[in-house]
Amino acid sequence: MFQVPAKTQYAIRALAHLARSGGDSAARISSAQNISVKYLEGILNQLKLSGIVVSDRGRGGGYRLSRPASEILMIDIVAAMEGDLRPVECVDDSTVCSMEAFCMPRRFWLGLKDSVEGYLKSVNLGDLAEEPLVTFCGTGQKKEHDNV
Amino acid sequence: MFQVPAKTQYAIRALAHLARSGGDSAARISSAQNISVKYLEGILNQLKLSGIVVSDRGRGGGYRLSRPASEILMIDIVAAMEGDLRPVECVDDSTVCSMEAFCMPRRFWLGLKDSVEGYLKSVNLGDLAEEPLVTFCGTGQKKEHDNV
DNA sequence: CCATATTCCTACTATTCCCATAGGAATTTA
DNA sequence: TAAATTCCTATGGGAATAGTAGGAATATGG
Ligand code: FES
Ligand code: FES
Repeated sequence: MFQVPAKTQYAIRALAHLARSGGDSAARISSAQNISVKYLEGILNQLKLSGIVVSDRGRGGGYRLSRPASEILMIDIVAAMEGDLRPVECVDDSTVCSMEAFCMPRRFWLGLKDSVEGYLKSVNLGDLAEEPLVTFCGTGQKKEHDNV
Repeated sequence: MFQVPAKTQYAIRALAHLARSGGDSAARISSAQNISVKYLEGILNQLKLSGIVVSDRGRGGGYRLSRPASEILMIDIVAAMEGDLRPVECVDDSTVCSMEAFCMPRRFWLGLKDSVEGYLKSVNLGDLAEEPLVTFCGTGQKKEHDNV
């Protein structure tokens, strides 16, 4: 139930890179973090639409965080990439059923959702960016470093 | 990152049914819970291999819980259907990388995993089975009841 | 002893989602 | 005006998910 998509992992690594570099182009993030350029472009665009990064087009342009890394919660990043957490349909779609408060399974899933959300709200991008990270962390590619 | 597969939802509903009925055949669970019989058979078999239910073959046979519902934790069910929780590869596969303690992203994912596991260990099947549940809960099918 | 109910096993299919790749248009600046 | 860059859209391969299908093995009740 709980595989984090590569896309989300890439987003986190790209943002950690931005947090430490203060801003960079897709091409440079791509080579520093070894993420496919074209794929990364789409990810950064998505992060931009969610207001997490801002971009400058044209020569000399690139991406920057829209606010301090400490103010970007991990849940913001996850939500930007995957939408709101929704373990099962009826948790956030009231048209699916009308049982709500009386349905035990729903309460169970809701509890799970709260638990995950609580954690994702308790960590921010600054927490990650301050520390060393392995370049390919989590994606099972190589084993090198990028400590800026 | 967090869609619960139909399979797992079916497993939970099937087990809640067993907890309340004290035992039943795949065919009857199927019609009570409106889950495809053949698909359900496979699910029940998987639950049997994990030791959550026991089965009797032949006429008059069927499935029963292997132990009291209160002793079956939700994490047991999830693990039976989906294997161990693993948000990212290197969380439980030490061959992926060697950074471990020093890698911040890894600590982050590990924390997420702990948070989810903690919750799934805090709820047991008895908690679910004691209360009303909507027949199609979570799967977005219909809106009926099954209060045994 | 045999018809029937049942689990158990294996193979197949359809659909959806994920992970990219590709090409180029639009924009900015040096 | 050339180069660097974001931005947009379309396509494809592969894996996972959800479900189907047929029948073998097994036990029971009559
Ligand atoms: S890549 Fe394995 S700990 Fe980060
Ligand atoms: S089916 Fe919606 S609350 Fe259970």
